Amino acid sequence: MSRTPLHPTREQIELPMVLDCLSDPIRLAIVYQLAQQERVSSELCCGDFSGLGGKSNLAYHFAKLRECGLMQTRVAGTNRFMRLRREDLEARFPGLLDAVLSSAARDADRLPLVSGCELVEGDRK
Amino acid sequence: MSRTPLHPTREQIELPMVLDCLSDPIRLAIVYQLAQQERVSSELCCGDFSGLGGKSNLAYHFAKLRECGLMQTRVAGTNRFMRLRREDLEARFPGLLDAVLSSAARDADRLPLVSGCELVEGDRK
DNA sequence: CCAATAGTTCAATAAACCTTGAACATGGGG
DNA sequence: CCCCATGTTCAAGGTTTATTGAACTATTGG
Repeated sequence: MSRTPLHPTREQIELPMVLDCLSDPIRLAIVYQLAQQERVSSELCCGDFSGLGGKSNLAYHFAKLRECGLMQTRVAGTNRFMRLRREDLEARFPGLLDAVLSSAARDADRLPLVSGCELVEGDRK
Repeated sequence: MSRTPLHPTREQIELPMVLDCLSDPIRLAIVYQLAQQERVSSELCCGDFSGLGGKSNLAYHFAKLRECGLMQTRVAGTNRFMRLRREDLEARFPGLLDAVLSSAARDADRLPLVSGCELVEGDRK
C-alpha cells in the first residue's frame, strides 16, 4: 500500500488543475477549514472534515487536492495528517492562494457548513 | 433572439463558478488574452479568438464566461464585443482576478497558443 | 489475539462537461 | 435584394466528474 501518497513537485503544479480543484464547494471548504486552523496547528486529519461528507467521498476529494498540489498528506499510524502546501503554492503562483482564501472568507456563509464540528484543537499526538 | 445576453448581477457572482470557469485552459486563455489587450482597447470580438478553437466551441465557452460573470458582451451589428468585468470582480473578490492573471502570465507558455493571431488592434468601429 | 478505528479502493450510477458539425439568425456591402 | 460574414443554437458523441455503499487494509488498544 502506498505508504506515502504521491505528491507533485512544486514545478509540476498546474494552474488549471489548482483552479479546478478549488472550484468544487466541498474541496474549497476543506482548504478553507485547513487555512482557518493554521493558527492553531498546521495539520488536520481526515476525520476532522466529517461534517462535509461521507468518508469515501472525502477520500476522493483528498486525493484530488493532493494530486493538484494543494495539500500534503503525512501518514501517522492510522491517521493521515494533511496540511496546505503554502510555500510551494506561493512560490509557484504568488498571491493566488491568499486571494482565493480571502474570497472564500467573504462568502463563508455560502460554503458547505462544517456542522457541529467543534474544532477544539490543542492537543494531538 | 436575445438581443442582449443575460449577465448575472455583481452580487450573483459565485466564487466556485468563477474558479470553475477559469480552470478550463481555453477559457483561461480567453480571459488572459482579453486582459493583455486591455491597454489597447477594453474589448475584443469573438473572431479575435479563432486561434483557440472552432466557432461553436468558442460560443460555448463565451456563454460560460458570461454566465459566471467574468465577461460582458455588447452586441454591435453583426459583432459581439466582449470585455472583462473587472470592476465587478474586484468589488466582489478583491485581488482574485489579478492573482489569477499574474499566475497565468507566469505559465503563459502552457496556455493554448493564440496561433498567428496578430492582434494588431488600433482601429475598430 | 480480537475488535474497533481510520482511511483507502473499487464498482456502479447519474450528472455535467467539452467538442463537433449542421442548421439557423442577423446585419452589412455589393 | 441577395449573399457573405459573424455568431448563436441544437443534437449527438464521448469523456470526465461526483457520490454512494460495500469490501478491504492497516494500526491501535484492551
